Amino acid sequence: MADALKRKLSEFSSLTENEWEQLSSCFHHLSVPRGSFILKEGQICDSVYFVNKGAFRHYFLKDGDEIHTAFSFENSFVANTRSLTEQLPSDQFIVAMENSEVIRMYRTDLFVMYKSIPSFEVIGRQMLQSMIVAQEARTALFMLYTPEERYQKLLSEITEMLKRLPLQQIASYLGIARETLSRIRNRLH
Amino acid sequence: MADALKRKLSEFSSLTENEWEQLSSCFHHLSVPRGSFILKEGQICDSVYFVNKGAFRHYFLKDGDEIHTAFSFENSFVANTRSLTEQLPSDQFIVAMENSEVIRMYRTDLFVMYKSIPSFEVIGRQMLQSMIVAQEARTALFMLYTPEERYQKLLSEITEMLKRLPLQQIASYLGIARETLSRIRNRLH
DNA sequence: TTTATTTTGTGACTTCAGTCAAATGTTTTC
DNA sequence: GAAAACATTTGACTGAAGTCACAAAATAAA
Repeated sequence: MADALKRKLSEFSSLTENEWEQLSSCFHHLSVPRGSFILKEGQICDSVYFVNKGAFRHYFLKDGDEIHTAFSFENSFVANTRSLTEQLPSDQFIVAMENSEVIRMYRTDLFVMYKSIPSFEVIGRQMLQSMIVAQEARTALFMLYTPEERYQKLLSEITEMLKRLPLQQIASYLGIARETLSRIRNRLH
Repeated sequence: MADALKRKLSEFSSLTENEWEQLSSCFHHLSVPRGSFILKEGQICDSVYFVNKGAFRHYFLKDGDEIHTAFSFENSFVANTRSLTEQLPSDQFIVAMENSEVIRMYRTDLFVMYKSIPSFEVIGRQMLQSMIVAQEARTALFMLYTPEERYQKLLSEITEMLKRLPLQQIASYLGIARETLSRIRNRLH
């Protein structure tokens, strides 16, 4: 049922069968139809989700435009870190791009589990570490590279993602105008 | 001796006197003269530092130029997350901008302490959470704002920092040419 | 102080990406 | 299928920031 999640967690650190039992008692399986929101601007994020199937996009609205900050596909976690951990209203939206299946864990349960399962806290800490590394890399992308270089980096790293996303969303994720991305694509024939 | 650090940690979560004793047995007080490196490109980061006095700048070299990614002043922690946690060669330099006093904790001790002091792992996790939030905000700065807007944001947030830093370093931190920052400053008279 | 070195400011020019507008192409929906 | 809605491409134009070169100012060193 939650095999993929179990596999994912064990990439970070191992859990005993017992610990896993305890943990999975907090899981809620959920269908999220295309177009429905897991989180909206202004709401407070109260859960972490694991994507079993489908995809999500994270964006904020700036002058009516959707500026994408992340995309989450199968086998990844979905939440807004700032809203989740500081319990502040989210500045972003998270919406299902496809009909999706997720496993939900409430924030309150999450913290209870951290307390009662030490190796789960280790997993949590390691996941946070890798999130920092990823986010630093993303900042560096903007600091060091031109729009064209950013697109090429993205191309080389996550080809799958590009196939599932409309150009418009990729452009906003790279911080460039859609017209510009269209031209970049032409240049690289 | 390590009062400031104690205060800093207790902002996140409390430690008993006993736990604090145990923790502080891993501290190494260190003087770092202006210009000496805590970490160089290619080295593997093996410690976290707490800044008691002084300041550090983090940068990478791109085509011979120093591109600054962070500045660390009193009461903050210094490390390269990626190199520290994944034990990979650092892509950045960390150097003392002033004669500084730090408290060093070795990575190996850090992880031992995480294991033996659960509330210290809670502190560690919370610090990581706030690092993610900060880093996401920094990415958003580049995605959403023009160079001038970035400078104004920085102005409004960290005035102290700007006074201690040469324009050149601020410019590279904001991802703009130093000439441009000079002109921005003029525009805002 | 004078000299040397580094840092900051200015001017002239270029370039790359943004904007606006319109055309073409592609999906949805009925 | 046709029509509508949406996405992408293309062209013409604009503008903001980068680059280069050099002057001025500030700082450090002699």
